[in-house]
Amino acid sequence: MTKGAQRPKYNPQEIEKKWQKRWEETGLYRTVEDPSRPKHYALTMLPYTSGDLHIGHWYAMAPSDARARFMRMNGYNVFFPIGFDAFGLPAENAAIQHGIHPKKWTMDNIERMRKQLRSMGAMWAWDREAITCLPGYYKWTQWFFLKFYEHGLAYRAKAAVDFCPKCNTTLAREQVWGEDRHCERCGTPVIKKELEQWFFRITDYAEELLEGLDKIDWPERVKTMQRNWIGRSEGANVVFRSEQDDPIEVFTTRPDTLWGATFMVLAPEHPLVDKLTTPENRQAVQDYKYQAARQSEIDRLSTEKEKTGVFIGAYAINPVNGERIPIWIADYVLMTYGTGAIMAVPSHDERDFEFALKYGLPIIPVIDRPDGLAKSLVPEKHVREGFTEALKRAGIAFEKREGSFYITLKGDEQLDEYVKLAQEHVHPKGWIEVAGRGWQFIFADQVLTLDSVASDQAILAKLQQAGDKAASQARTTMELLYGREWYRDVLFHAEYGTMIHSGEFSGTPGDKAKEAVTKWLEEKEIGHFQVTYRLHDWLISRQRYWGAPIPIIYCEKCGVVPVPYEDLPVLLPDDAKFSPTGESPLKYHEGFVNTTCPKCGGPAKRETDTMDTFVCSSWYQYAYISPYYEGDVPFDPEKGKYWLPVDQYTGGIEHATMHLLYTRFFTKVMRDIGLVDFDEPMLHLFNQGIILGEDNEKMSKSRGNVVNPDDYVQTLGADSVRAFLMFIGPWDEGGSWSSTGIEGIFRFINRVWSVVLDPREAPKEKASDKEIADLLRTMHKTIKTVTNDFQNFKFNTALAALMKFNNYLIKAKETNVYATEAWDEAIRNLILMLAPIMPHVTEELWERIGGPYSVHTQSWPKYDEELARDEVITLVVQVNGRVRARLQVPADIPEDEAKKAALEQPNVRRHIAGKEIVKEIYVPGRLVNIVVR
RNA sequence: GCCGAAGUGGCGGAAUGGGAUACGCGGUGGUCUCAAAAACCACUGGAGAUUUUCUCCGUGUGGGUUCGAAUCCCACCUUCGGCACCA
Repeated sequence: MTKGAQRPKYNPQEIEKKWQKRWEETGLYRTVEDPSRPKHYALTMLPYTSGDLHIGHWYAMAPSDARARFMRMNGYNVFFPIGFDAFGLPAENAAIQHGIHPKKWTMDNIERMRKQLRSMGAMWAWDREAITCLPGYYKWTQWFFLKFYEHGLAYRAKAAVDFCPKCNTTLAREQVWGEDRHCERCGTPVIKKELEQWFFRITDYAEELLEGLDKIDWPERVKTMQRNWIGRSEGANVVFRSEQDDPIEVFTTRPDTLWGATFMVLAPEHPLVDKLTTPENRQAVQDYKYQAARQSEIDRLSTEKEKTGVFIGAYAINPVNGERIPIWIADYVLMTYGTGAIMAVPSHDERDFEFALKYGLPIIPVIDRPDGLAKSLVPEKHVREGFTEALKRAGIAFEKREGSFYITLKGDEQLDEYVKLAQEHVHPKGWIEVAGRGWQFIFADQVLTLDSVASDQAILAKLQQAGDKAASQARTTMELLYGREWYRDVLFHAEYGTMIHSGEFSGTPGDKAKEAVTKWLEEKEIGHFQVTYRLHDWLISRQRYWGAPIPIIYCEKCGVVPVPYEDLPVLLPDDAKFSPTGESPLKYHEGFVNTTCPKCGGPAKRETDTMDTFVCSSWYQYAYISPYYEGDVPFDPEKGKYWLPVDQYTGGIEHATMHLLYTRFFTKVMRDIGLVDFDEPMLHLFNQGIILGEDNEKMSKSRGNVVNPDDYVQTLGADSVRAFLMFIGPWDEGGSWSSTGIEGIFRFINRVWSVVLDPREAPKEKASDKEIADLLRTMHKTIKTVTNDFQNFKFNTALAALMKFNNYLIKAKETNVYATEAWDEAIRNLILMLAPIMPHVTEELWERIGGPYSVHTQSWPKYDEELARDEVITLVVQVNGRVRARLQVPADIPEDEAKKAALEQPNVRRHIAGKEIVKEIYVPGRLVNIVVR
């Protein structure tokens, strides 16, 4: 082994500082619009100004920087900007708790984060940095609000917020604590308060947001989440009427089940509730409404808890069959979805089924079971002699235990035959029932079918008459049947199937039913086709100081008046007084609130709500193009034409629905008002996983497993931190930190350092052609692997391949290939391929081997398939799929020779001795499998 | 409850129909040293044998397809993530 005493040691602290300074001085990462080169806009989600760059930021940013560098080396003019999401609640809390102005707190944090970001050595376009809380930025956020308002996409409506009555403050969801939902500051139980708030009409774009997903290369996971979030469903709106003739519109996805609607449920907040409630039910309804309002939407929607509801005393008429049905209120019906009222079809909706069983409401099946299954339970005394034989003759499956027949029927034919057979054999004092399908109660003198509310009661009465004890206790026929374990699995289903018990529609097959009924509803003018989305309009009002003020003025004479464009920005006053309760200081800031009406010049008041920070981050990728732009649109259109849209976006999966949906919405609106000419903001998306602590748990202060990247940057260097984060595992799967693992990376860098720089005496002999070819082959294979891996964000295997290559070079260095042309090329390529991952040490090594500045402006190495090809391969020989021999053969060995060589192996011969060869399988370049019997 | 992803050595992981465990960590032994650290070298899934070679077992569990399965199919178990009565 060569001694390297005279060569310099790898000193990351020194070289990282040196090169960061040099890069800055030479403007290596300055952005230039260069139409002669293809562009690549690489974007990583902007950080919130929390104050410290933690390892999670590094995990998100370092690999995306490496990818951006890779694209740059591949000939792209890469734009890789950075900025800060700077408005938000924590800054305001700092002001309240420590008396620091939110602006100072935020800007100090940014200063610290900039330093930490620089230590990463990323190729950020600092010249395009954008900070969302600066007037030059939020001026345009406000401009967007005005444009949305102008186009009818911003509107004001009442909406309930969590509110602390003692602090007189709106609370965010994370400020409401505990089961009893109390205020985080003072512990007072939180109430709901209705406030006038501003909304963006994102639902106008619901359909397009859904369809656009097919056009973008995003992870399927994210697309699925967005589809579910938008939640499109097709159905019909149907108008029921109360007995007092009030129209009550419901939305249903199952108009084909209308005949089975046996009650209605309104959301407790439904406007008709108070009007329809009868005096004797008033108190119960009031109590129920109060407790529903106290719950959070999450609690209300929890599937854990048992369904509750209250009858309001009123009835409605089912428009399709004239049935009189009771009206209930229940918290499982939400005012915010559909029409806030449903028709309940307990026979084919699981929640309605549960609700009806609990409250004894009738359940009438109206859709046939698609699986054709029916069941019958018959006590022996209910039938006459010969029943058993008749069943056997008909080939009907049954079990007999404890004096009863348990019969399972499959298909129409068996059902018909059984009904006939039952009529013949039913005892004069008994009956035979069929559930699941048919729904018949066969008595000696008559057959009753469960096909209407009236028949439900008639059946019960008749059964009581026949002396059935359970029937006298049951409120509905279904309840009675549900009491018998045997029937449980056939009583309910929610599938499409042939309509039954539905008047003229009975017999309509399941695949036509929905459409046929909807058409009929339209003809009869009692309903119409309707698409409903789960997606709500976007509530953007925040009763906070630290956000972009909503540019609206309220004038007593002129009403709601938008701030004229030329008056933007509406500045946040610097001299705000922060109350300990968290109440927005804007409301009490006379200088801010009082203004004059832009229309009439009279006295007027400003809107004191600010905008949701998601508004700021919905257009930041455009702001980066030309931050704090001073033209008459938010960004320089010329530069935008060159850079937009974003080619590669990276960030956490937690933004799958909110941010990523909002920014898509913004882009579509921007297109409609002529700012951009494309539909989707980000063409490709990659979600990194989560970095866990050394103990495989989520990092948290309470667990004490938080990793501070600055510590490692100081000791092992940024290059080691970057490389280790990329080496942990597949980027999208996350991984856990390891303090010994990163030392392994540091050792690797040292080995690269020494293989490149340690001097060695010139070899005594000339390298052979074979040695050279071997080196070149290994090099080209490595380039191929690493290139593909970088393309696919597989940094972990790229690094593994580079380590392997380096191990190879360490050995090769001791041979005669050292100092050959091929050797120099291999060393150059090793440095080039490592450059995106560890930008500092590669720049240093590049300089030391005499490469021109900078390594980061060099071209990515190209590989040659021809040179990468193996000449000799290991042929695996299997007998019955088990490896019995391996042999070295020329890569292009003909099939018959390969088989012949395989059969000559002693161990192979042993395993096939005395057996018959049935088959020989040959996979070129890989294996021979001899199948024997 | 529903949807999605995953389960491979002591650990992080590699291999997506053909050699299981690449690469790294950790461990063991060695070289160097007065010694230690660092560095370097070798070995490192388990069991067995007639031990320089070979056999068997082994990718969450059970079955299946195939000449051949970590990989494909079916059922189940576990973990993680997301969503939450959406009519």
